[in-house]
Amino acid sequence: MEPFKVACSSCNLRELCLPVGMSNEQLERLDTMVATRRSLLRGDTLFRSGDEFQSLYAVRTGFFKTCVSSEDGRDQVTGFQMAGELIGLDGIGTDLHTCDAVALEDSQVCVIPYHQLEELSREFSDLQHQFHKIMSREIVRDHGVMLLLGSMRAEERLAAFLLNLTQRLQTRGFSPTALVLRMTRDEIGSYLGLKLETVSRTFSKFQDDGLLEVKQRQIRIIDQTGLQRLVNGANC
Amino acid sequence: MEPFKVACSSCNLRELCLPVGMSNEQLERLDTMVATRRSLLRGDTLFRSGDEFQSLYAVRTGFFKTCVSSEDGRDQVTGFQMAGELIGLDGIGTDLHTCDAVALEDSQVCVIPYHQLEELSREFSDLQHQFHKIMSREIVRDHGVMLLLGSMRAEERLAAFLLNLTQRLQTRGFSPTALVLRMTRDEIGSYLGLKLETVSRTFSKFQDDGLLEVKQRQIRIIDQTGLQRLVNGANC
DNA sequence: TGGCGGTTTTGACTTGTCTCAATCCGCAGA
DNA sequence: TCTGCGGATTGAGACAAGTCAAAACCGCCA
Repeated sequence: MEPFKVACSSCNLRELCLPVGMSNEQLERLDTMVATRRSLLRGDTLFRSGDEFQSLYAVRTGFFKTCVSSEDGRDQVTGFQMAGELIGLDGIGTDLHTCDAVALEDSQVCVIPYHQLEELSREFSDLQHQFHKIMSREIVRDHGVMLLLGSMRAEERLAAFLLNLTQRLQTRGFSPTALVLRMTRDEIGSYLGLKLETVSRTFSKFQDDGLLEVKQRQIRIIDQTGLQRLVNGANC
Repeated sequence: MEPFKVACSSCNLRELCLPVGMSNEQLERLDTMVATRRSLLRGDTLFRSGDEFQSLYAVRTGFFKTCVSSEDGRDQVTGFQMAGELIGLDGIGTDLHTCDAVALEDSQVCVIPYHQLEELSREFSDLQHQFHKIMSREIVRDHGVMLLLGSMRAEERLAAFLLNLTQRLQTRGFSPTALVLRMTRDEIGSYLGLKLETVSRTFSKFQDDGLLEVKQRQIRIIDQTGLQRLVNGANC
């Protein structure tokens, strides 16, 4: 945990992150709140289930996964987070984190002390509303995952996953057709409710069908429309 | 939509609902905000995906389901809500509802105008914090459903579902062993990512195994510990 | 350079859940 | 009381995904 001079006001993610639509005055106040950054190496844990909840974290660089596990060792990846996305919302309800957050590559996060966020958002309705929006979108996202897990077949799940990833990468200025997966087949499988072998087989099938080019974790999307058609249940 | 005199301050659900831990002064202010109630008959829709978002709804009496559907007609029940629970959080993110909310029996909800809630929660930090807790718990609940959908087998899913239902009914003062399902096998199946036939078969199996007594929608839990063992992956 | 560990791919076989279809049940209306 | 209807149950067979096992691939460190 190394302290760092940070500033939301000069952050190139401010249009994706918490400060969306804030005035200069408000940004300056945010800067005093978000005073530290934290760096993590690949594999490091940002927090664990059971840890005391103190802060939210905004991903500045890098890539994370969050996962919950039940008493009997069952394990489920609940999401992958990239730059501009908020981690830790699960902790507000009970003052304890209920999932693990793990860096999948070397990463940096901005530390947002939750108590101060509540305070500041009583002062600035824009901040308050933006924060509520972020929580609400997280709920809507989760509903989307439930739809995927509850009603899609393996190919549809993987196609939806890839389209979602590329779309988020695209809004961050990356290519919509080439991506490097930061997670293992097993982690993808856990997220999608599939076994790693099924994920691997499905990648191979997509390659055979001319939808993708797969070289281990390097993926090139060849036929985006084809993937979209799959998600929309084309071959049912 | 019939206006009604309501009062959080005298509501017997106030220890479950939004006003948890609020002072008398605060409760009075809440009362001015939550000014109307709305009654629905079984099958009525509280709101639909695409409807403009204006208010949250607290279930006063009755039982609801929420469900999302994709463009291609896929359909997923995302939750069942009972007295004291909040519906409509999905709408904050985009100012449009993203799911349908349907009454599964004759019901009443309290209408909470969202704009006023934001205003009041800038004034009362207790209210603000309580509201954040509710959203956070919704996220945590959704993660639990993902775990269920992503990693459990049919029997485990149904057992987990029944235990969750009875536990919530119990905190509302109902018997922990006898319950009447308000939803069809199809709706349970949608929620659990199973076909209705599988749900029905699993009910029958539980009955054969002496875990439940099933008479259509009347359920009696005979061996709660057995169900719990199932959820914890006993026979894997 | 070579070998090691972790990850991924692929194959053969098993199994849990789905699909399709028939029947049954309980309730409401004639 | 009979009839019709939506929902629930049950059975038989099909199929998607899981399991187990072997081999290939990759990057890394000695």
